[in-house]
Amino acid sequence: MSGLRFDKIDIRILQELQQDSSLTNQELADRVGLSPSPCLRRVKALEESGIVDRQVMILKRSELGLKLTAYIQISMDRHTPDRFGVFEEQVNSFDEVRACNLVTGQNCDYLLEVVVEDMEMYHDFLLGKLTRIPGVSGVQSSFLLRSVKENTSLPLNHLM
Amino acid sequence: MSGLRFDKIDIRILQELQQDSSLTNQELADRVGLSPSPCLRRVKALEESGIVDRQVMILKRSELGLKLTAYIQISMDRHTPDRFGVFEEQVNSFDEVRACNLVTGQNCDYLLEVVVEDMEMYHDFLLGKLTRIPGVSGVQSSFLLRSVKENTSLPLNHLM
DNA sequence: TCAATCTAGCAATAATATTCCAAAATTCCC
DNA sequence: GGGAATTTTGGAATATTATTGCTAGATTGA
Repeated sequence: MSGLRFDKIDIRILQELQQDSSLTNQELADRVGLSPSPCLRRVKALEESGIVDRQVMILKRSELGLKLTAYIQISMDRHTPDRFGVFEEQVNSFDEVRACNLVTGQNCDYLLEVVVEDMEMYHDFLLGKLTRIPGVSGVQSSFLLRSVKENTSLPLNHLM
Repeated sequence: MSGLRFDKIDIRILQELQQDSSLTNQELADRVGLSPSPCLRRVKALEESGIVDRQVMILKRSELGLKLTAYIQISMDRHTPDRFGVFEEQVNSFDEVRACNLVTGQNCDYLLEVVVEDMEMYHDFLLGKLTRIPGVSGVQSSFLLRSVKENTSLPLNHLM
């Protein structure tokens, strides 16, 4: 937040686009109560400001036959730069891994979210890929039963 | 995956749009080796097929002053529909919560991802909102140190 | 209150998406 | 393996949407 200031309309625009970036400029302008040209100018200015990372299409797991989502806690044997470096490089190359985060806490070092077709594929992933990485000493899996909330939006209330 | 079949070009299109949905149809067509009109027809057909959930703009946490991401394991005192119903309704109303998933495992019932400005705000969230929900008996937080991989794309290799 | 600065909205222009149709490619059946 | 039916492609015409320039209006600061 490098000295940038957003007014209420900017925040409305960001909220709308966080929910649906396929909105036409016309439609967006209507929703935020502006005419198309100033609306587009604001969108461009927001993009210029560097707060936008990217714009993506989100697909439905279930429709693609990806029936198993796993959350994995991973512990490393040693906390050396080399161990971490190799692990992170490998994890980045696995398409099944949707998220990998280094976290605080005594239980584990990394939290992963992994998406696969079924338990058999998960088994293959664990034994064939994840536990093959040197230094991985502890692996604990939880499986998704039901998704309660899945939101790519960030809260913006604090900007007001 | 209701009997739908995708060929290599469809999958290329989906991979591109999962990475960047702001691509112009012209640019997308170039990347997948098609001329604009059949390319657009395929995109529309893919949307019609129901595998697309939505299209979103992803913002940068750091640029918005959201410096703290927490991963929370939550246990409920009793596993009754009422307990779960109330909890999920509340969680859905909290903007700080980006993800909430009911999972298997002995450690906890729900996994949450929460984004806030700083530790003080996190404290307020925990005490003022989360632990106020009836039935929440165990709360264990881990904090993001470094994001290694953050990917909204789903793997599509299995479709080939 | 007044002047300077910024923002909105209209209209013209440019870029892009969309549709139609004939040609090419593919698939399926014998 | 050959031929007909079906599907898919690519180019051109059209429609939609984004983009820009300019003037009027609003807001801010002294």
